[in-house]
Amino acid sequence: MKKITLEDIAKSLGVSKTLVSLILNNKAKEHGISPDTVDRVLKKVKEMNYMPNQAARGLRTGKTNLIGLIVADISNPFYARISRAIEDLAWKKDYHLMVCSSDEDPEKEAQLVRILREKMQVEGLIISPTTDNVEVFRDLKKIEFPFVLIDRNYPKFSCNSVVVDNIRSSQSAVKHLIDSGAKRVALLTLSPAHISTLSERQEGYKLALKEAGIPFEEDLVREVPFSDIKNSVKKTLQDWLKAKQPIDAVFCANNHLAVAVLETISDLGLRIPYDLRMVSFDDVDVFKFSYPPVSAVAQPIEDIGTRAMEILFNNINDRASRESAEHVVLPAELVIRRSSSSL
Amino acid sequence: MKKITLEDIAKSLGVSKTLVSLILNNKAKEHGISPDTVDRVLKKVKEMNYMPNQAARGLRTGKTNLIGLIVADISNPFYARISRAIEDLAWKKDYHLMVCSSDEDPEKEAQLVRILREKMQVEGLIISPTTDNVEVFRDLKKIEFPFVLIDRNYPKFSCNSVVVDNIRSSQSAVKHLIDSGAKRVALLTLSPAHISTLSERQEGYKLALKEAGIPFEEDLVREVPFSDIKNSVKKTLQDWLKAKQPIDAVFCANNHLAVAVLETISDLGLRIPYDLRMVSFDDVDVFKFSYPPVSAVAQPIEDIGTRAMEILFNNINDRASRESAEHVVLPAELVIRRSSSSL
DNA sequence: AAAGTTTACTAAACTATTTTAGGTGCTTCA
DNA sequence: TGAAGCACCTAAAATAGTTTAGTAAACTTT
Repeated sequence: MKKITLEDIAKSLGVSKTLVSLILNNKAKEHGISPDTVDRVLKKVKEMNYMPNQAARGLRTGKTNLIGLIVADISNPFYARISRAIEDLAWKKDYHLMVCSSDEDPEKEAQLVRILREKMQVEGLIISPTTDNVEVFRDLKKIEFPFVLIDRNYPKFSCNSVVVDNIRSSQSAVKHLIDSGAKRVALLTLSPAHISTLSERQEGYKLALKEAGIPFEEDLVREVPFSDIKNSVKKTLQDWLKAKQPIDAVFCANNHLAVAVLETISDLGLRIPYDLRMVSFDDVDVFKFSYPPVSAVAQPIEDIGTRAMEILFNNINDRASRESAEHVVLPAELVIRRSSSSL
Repeated sequence: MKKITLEDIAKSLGVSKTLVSLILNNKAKEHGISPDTVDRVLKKVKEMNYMPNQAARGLRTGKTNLIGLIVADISNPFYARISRAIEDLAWKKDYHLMVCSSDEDPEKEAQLVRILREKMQVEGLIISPTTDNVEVFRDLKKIEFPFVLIDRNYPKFSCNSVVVDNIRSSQSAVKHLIDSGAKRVALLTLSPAHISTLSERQEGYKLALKEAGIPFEEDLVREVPFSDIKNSVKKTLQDWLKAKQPIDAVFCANNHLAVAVLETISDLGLRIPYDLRMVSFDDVDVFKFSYPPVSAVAQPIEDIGTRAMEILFNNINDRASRESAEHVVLPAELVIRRSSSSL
């Protein structure tokens, strides 16, 4: 079962490789190839079930029709859904997707960027960047390599990015808690707070307090370490609840934190929303069926992928577009469920 | 920012491309290249940050270091987790993964197989096959192309496969429902029941009934269409519950069905497990925090990916191994939660 | 009827790597 | 002193496409 090549097609018709190649690349007209020949060649190609070898084509043209996607962990449903949206768009344009997980490790991320670009020769990258890797992206930008950051970006560095409006949607989530009667709203967030999403959500929290005329209290914000969410959340929550002035609501900066809150509250024999109201960022399936159902900020996940892909394609096809940077900020929607009801 | 090639390295050292290539491919010893030269070359390679072009290498050697993964939908957390396990193993061996979603469409699947094989020149495939595409895999087997089916396989066709013990674990799930007091256990499954997993789960259901001496009733098995799970489940459940002899337990053949049951029961104002006990196949996050927590058969997801990858690598590296077929059947674990408690 | 134009096609170069089949110059030994 | 052996290295082919720079033959024009 030898692989069929251009040459096989050409030989079996007694024509040159050039001819077949030109026809397959839709350059028949512009090279004055007779419609008759075009038909003959196309028929043969179909008959022999020929498919061009991407490696050979890529080698000659530099076009691999590959794009790379780097996320923290593809088994995280949030990224899995983004990946799917990107895959669909890519395949529509005959591009193929290579997905890699960085595990939030800047070094692994940098290595992945290099491997995808230099070894696999991807034509563009979509990346949900880790904490601290601006240099890598500065380099990419400098050599005008097409890429788009999603979900997170760097405050002091401008490049293509598609993110959600973390500030405003967090603000409205916290406002909603206050409106539903909460007097002391705490914020649970994660400790590498220089990830843009997290600091922005914190900012939204502060804005909502300010707007409501509630003074900000340092003690009501806690950054728990990524590595030990469960225990840290438990301890934090216990502290907050047995304080002189116990909290009556908590805003969780991501879904993992919210799940930990659910677990803790159930462990402590308390009830949401009666003993504590809560809203989470990131609407995952769990929240719809949890007890009680959890209010959450739902990100337009598929849109993130789609918009990123559009920008990337534009960058790939239009050199000039690489000089500027496109910043897309998508709105997120607050889905209200029982965890934040006004009792 | 021109790409650095072998030739650049060679020229900058005044040696031949051959030399550099041999050294980089660890063939220095066998070609009697002096250790001195090896050092000089390796140093330069590092200094110039050189990385071989995979397209050129693949073209010459036929080795692309690519493997393809075809699943129904990568945004499904089950497949996302498998994909992650595969990715990790692949990268460890310097292989790269190309993930595609078939949307359960046999034609799309066949096309993906072709594109991945002929165009992308992947060295092997891991596939969670759709309903009815045996011919595609028969062809692959015939030309001894390395591939492994996961999650599902075809009853009358033998090829590498890694699946879970659907029959036995379904049987024990249903047995558990009966043991906990259920008298009339129904089965909710999906309509293309010739997907091996589904028919096996149905078989397990029947075995459990038989074992308990409960006669099988056609009416207590319903295959709902994939396209309209929500409504169909609702209607079916209502039928079952208002029958002369209402059911008191249901075994769901997958997590989507179970989620639909949760929704319906909540819509109807009923309570699990008091009005209806349930167990699902496929343990997803939702079930841990749902109200009530749902008992489920947990598949060893990462193992599936890992084992498949091991078999695939073996096939890729050892031609002889392609003649036989390896069948791996992994055990699944029943996780008991409140949805099936004995009241 | 020579020159120019058009039509329909092709030979060969090129891409970056691996691999085959040597080649060079030194030492060793008869 | 000339052949053999050895240690080290290289030229060129090969891979499967695309692209450049044509060419041959037929047809048109003057």
